[in-house]
Amino acid sequence: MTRTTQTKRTTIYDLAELAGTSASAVSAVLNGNWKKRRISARLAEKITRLAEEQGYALNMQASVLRRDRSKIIGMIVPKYDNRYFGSIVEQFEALARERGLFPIITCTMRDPALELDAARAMLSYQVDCLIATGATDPDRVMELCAAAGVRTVNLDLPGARAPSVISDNHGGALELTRRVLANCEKEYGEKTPLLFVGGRGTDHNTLERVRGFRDAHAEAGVTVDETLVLTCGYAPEKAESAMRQLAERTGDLPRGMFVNSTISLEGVMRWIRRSGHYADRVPQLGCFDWDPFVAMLGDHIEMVRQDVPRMLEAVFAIIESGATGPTVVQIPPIVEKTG
Amino acid sequence: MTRTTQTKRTTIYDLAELAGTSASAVSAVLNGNWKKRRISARLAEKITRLAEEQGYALNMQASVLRRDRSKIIGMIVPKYDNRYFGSIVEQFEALARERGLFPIITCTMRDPALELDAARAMLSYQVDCLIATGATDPDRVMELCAAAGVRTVNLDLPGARAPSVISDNHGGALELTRRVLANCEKEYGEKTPLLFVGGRGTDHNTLERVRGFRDAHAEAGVTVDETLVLTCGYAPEKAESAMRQLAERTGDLPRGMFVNSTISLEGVMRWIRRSGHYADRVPQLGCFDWDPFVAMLGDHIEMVRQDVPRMLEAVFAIIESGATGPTVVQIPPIVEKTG
DNA sequence: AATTCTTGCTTCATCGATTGAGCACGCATG
DNA sequence: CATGCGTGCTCAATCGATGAAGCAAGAATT
Repeated sequence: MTRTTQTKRTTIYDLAELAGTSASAVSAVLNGNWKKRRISARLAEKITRLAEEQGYALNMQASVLRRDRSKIIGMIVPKYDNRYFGSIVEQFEALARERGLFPIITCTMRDPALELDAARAMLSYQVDCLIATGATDPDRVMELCAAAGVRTVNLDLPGARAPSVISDNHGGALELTRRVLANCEKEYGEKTPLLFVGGRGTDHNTLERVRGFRDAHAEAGVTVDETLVLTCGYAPEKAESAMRQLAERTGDLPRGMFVNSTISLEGVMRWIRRSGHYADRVPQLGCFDWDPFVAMLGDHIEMVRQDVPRMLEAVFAIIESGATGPTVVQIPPIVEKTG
Repeated sequence: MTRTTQTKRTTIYDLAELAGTSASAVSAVLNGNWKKRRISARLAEKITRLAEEQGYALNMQASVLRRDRSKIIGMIVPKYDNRYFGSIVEQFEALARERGLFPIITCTMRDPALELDAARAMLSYQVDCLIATGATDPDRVMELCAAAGVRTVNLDLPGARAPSVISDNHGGALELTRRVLANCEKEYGEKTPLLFVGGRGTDHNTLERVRGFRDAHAEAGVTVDETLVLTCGYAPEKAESAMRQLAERTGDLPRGMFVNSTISLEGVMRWIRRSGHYADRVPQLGCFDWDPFVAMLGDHIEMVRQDVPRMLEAVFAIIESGATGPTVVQIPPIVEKTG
């Protein structure tokens, strides 16, 4: 009864002894299928009470080892430094818990090697399913998992060999570019090509967003200036130095910009402020991603907010459907009014 | 050799059979202490090669079940929606991995019940140690863990029964308030009391920050206006409605404000923009917490950035020292120049 | 030649929970 | 009275990895 600095944890064997019964009865009672195992309500109650009293906690390691499914669901995510990934992770945890799954998450710092290490670690922990969010090489991750018989779903960036849930990048970029072009015309009375900055020239999202960017220009009868498409990576420093180099090359900077993520916007804004190039004339901005403080930066910024709740609902729908083919579900993002 | 859609994962028994040896030899080789167990280099190499070929992955559930320490380290964190907690989590993962520990993280959405559930789940997974970040009831968490013989360290908010690592809230708030008072005097030529908004009136950090706020006022010879201390909670909506109510009560709004977290600032800024109360005269702001976009909001905002790297180094130092008493380590935050 | 040592393994119990198989008892039915 | 059946449990194998203890064969020592 008096349990002071106990090191040994209470197990079902301890409870069995205390209750004068067998471990298997205790197990049956505590994992809820005691009716199926024809344990009397009286004994069930007694065991439940004892478990409570003793502060019994199931040893998941032992439980998972024995069961066929672990009910652990993994997610790898590039970073936690922006609202988009932050809300993905929060939503993921919430939906996983709703379904009785235990979520484990690892951030990969956008490092391809860490991405694979993280996937391997999750496999070691017997995840039933792995969500690869914004992975640099989703197919390699999928391959690793497939070899262990574990399903994967890609999120944010699609893969070629597993189901993917992504934003409608083309549609979002099209609408965002339209708005920035319109703002430029309203503000400056001229139709000039915009700058595109941020993202990797190789990733699917960036390609699709550039396509939307081009289509909006075409629609407006504006020719895209190819020297203004700077897919320099997402990091703030990279966006900042891309801007600096651009300014060195040209005297006439664009009136408006499409910035591919808040992370890149961080670098772009820093440059705008430090360089003083736009001191007299604020550039019209569009940002693919949402952040509350960016929304307060002024009325010259349009934002696209990816629909994280719907994206994660789609992810879990795929998991529950058992689908495994390389389908791509596109979720329309929300274009927000700023100011 | 040909392993197509295998469902069964390779185990040390499979490898043992393939290598014509025993499972225990395989185990010894793969977990690195084959020299101690006097396995020949020849056999070790053979087993290693086979493991590679077969894509063997250790079953951590089985391994942890057998071992005394799990090498799993848990963290509970309130939310992922701001840079402070985001960087805490990133840093935690990095430092844990450096030390060969497997980090698992759960966000509690600031819900006290979820906080305890999360802690219980982590105990079930046999964490060796649990970091309670910004917990509403760190002592209750500690109690749960202690009953299972698991150490805890509090981060961000201190507890009374386990070691804690927190920011120097009083010092940071003192300096921040000084700066905002100075900015007000410079800008408006008057010494008037500031507004304090955000945070819970019961949590240690908020209390300490209010104390720093008061001390800075005293230093400057300004009397604190008690009706201007609004510890209404952290959520943006709460801060926003606190501002609204304040404006309804008084005609003369304060020239400067101390905002207790970026999360609260979100609501404050929203109110400032929507209400139009400060349309003519921008208020001088101070924010306890840092965000890159807030830094760009203008030159009227001072920020305190908590020193996350040092805080987490301190957490791991405590873990490694084995200390278990209720010591409080205070890490000085960094007061950032804005603009 | 008899002994001890060293090397290189194998055997087996163990961690805690789960679950198919089976046992004992009481009651009903033929 | 024999048989069948429902109830309420227990037994024992199992999941995969680990490591103490032990064993066999050859080398070294006396």
